Amino acid sequence: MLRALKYGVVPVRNPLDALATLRMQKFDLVVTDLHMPVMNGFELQKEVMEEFQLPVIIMSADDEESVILKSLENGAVFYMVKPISPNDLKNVWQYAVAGKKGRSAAIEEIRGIRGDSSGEKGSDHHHEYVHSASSCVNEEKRTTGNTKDPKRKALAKKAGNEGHGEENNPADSKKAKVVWTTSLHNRFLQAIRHIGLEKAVPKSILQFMNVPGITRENVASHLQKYRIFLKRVADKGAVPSRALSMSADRSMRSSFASGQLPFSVMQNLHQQQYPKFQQQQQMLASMFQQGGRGNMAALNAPSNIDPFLFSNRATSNVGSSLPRYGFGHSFKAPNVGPVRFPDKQGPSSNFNLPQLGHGHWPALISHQTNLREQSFGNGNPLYQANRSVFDIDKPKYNFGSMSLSNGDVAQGVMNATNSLMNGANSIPTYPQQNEQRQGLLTSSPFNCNFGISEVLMGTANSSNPPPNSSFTNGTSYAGIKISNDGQLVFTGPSHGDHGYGLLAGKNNNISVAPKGNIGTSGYMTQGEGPSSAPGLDNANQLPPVLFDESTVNQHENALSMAPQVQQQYGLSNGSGEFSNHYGSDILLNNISTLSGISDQGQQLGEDDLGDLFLEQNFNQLPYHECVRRTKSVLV
DNA sequence: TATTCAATAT
DNA sequence: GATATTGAAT
Repeated sequence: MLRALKYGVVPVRNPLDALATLRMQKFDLVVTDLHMPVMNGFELQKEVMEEFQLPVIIMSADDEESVILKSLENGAVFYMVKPISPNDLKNVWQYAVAGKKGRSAAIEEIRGIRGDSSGEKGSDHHHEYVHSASSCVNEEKRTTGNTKDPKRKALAKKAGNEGHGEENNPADSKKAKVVWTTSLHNRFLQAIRHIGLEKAVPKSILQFMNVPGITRENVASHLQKYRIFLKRVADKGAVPSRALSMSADRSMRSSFASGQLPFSVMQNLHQQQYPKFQQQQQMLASMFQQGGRGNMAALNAPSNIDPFLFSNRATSNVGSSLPRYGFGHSFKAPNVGPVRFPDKQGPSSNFNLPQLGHGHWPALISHQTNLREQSFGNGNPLYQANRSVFDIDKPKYNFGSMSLSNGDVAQGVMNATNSLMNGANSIPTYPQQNEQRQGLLTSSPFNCNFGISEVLMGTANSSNPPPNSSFTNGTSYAGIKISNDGQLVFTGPSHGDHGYGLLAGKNNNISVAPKGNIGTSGYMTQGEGPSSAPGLDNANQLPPVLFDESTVNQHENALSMAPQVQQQYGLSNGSGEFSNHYGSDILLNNISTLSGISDQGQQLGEDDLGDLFLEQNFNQLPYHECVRRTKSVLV
C-alpha cells in the first residue's frame, strides 16, 4: 500500500532487522506491528527513538483502548488499528515531517475521542477513530479562536468531517500546502509568458500550466504574490540576483528573484541606477527578436543557446578575482577593458573553474558545483585555459609583446589538448562575446582577429610559427590554423604519435578528438603524454561517443525534451581519423543536460539550475513528486 | 517580533 | 478575478 502511495519503502522481517537497517540507511518514518516475537512494538519504538529519533507508527489488530493509549504515551506518533486501508496510510508522511508535533497531536486526539464522541465501537472502530480524530482537531480550534474567522473554521470542520474518503488527513485536517518550487514557478512563468502578463488570470494560467493537483486558488494566490513582487521590483528599480543580494534590499530576495522580469517591468527600472542593465536587456531583446514584447524569460527560448548563459544567478568567483561577463549579471559587470589575467594558476585539484577542454569533461560532470557556476563561452576562455593541468615544465615563451610564464595564459593555449578548443569554438558561437573578445584579443599573445584575417593559434614549429614571434622549435605542438574565409586549414600535428593535437583532421573535416591514444584506449589523453603533460586519468572520463550529424540535429531539436542518459557528446569514438563536425553550443547545451541528473524536483534554491533545464526536469516529474517529497518508510 | 508564504475570505 | 485577511512557519 505504501508503495502504491509512492513512498519509498524498505520492508524488514523483525525488529532486529529493522534496527540494523536503520543503521545503514536513512529513513523518515518507521511503521511497525505491535505484537512481535523477541521485541514488541513498544520496545522497538523506544529503541528507535533513542537511537534514531525517528517517528514510529504502530499498527495492530489490537483495538484495546489501553493499548492504544499506552502506545501513544510511550511515544508512537500514531496508532492504526488493522485492517489498514490505503487512505489511512496516505498521509503518514506528515508524521515524518512533523515528528513530535504529530505525536502530541495524536495523543490529544485520542484523549479527545474519549471525552467527546465516545459512543461508537464495533467492527468499524478503526475508521470511527480516524474520523473522530479529525473532527476533534477542528473542535479544538473552534473553541480556541472562533472570534477571528468563524467561517474559515466552519469550512475546515466541514472538510474534516466529510472528507473521509478524500484528501483529508485523519490527524490533520489542513491541506498540504502547495510548495512553489522553482520548477513549478517556472511553469507558472511560462504560462504568463505565453498568455501575456496583462491577460494572465488564474484560470488561464492554471489551464496552461496543466499541472495535476493544483487549483485555481493556488494559482491565484501565487499570482497575487507575483504581482506584488513585480510591483515592488518596478518601484525599487532593482533586479535581484545573487550578485547583488549581498547589499541589496532583503525584500528583493524572494523566489521570484531567481526568475525573469517582464519587459514592461524592466523598462521601468531606474535608468540612472542601472543604465547598463537596461541597455543590455534591450539589446538582448532585439538580438533575439522578441519584438519588444515578451520578457527576459523569453530569451531562454532559443533552443541553441545554453540556458546557463541566461541564468541570472551570479557565478561564484571562487579562486578568481576576475569578473564574469555572462548575461545574467552583465549589468553589474565593470567596463570590459583589457583583461587582466591573474598572476598565478590555481591548484589543479581545484575544480571551481573547470575547463572545457576534452580532458575535463568528466570533472564537469562529476562536480555539480561546476555546472552551476560555470560561465560558458563568454566567460573568459583564456583564463580558463590558463588553468591547465598539463605541461608545467615548459620554458618561457615570448609571443608578441606578452611574456608568459608557466602559469600564465599561454600554457592552456599551447596545451591544445585542453582549452584552446573552448576558446576557439566559443568565439563564433556567441554573438554577445564580440565586445569582450575585442578587449581580450587586443592583449592576446597571438595577434588574432577571429573571422577577419588569418588565424594561427598555438601552433609552433619552424614552418608554422606564431605570427610576430621569434618562436622556433623543432617540435610540433598542437594548434589550429584558420584561413581568411574562416575555414580550418590546418590543425596541429601530434607530438610524435601521442596525440597532443588539439584537433586531428583535415580541411573542413574536424575531428574533435586528438587521434593519439583514443583509438587504443577509448579515452582522450588518458595517461599519455610526456612526463610534463601527463593527461588525465580515465577514471574521470566518460567514454567518448560518436557524434554524427543526425545526433546533432536530434539534439538541437531536443532541448525541450527530458534529459537523456549521460552521454559525452562532441568526442570522436576513435574509430576513424576524422569523424564529424560539431558546434560548441551543442557541447555546452549538453553540459546543462548532464547537469540535470540530480535534483529530482525538490525545492530548489535561488542558485539552482537554468530555467530551461528546470523545465526539462519538471516535465519528468509527477506533480506530487515535484512538490511534495516522498518519504522513506521502514516497515 | 517581523516577514514570508500559501490558503482562505471577502 | 482581485484583493484583503489569516494562520503557520521561519
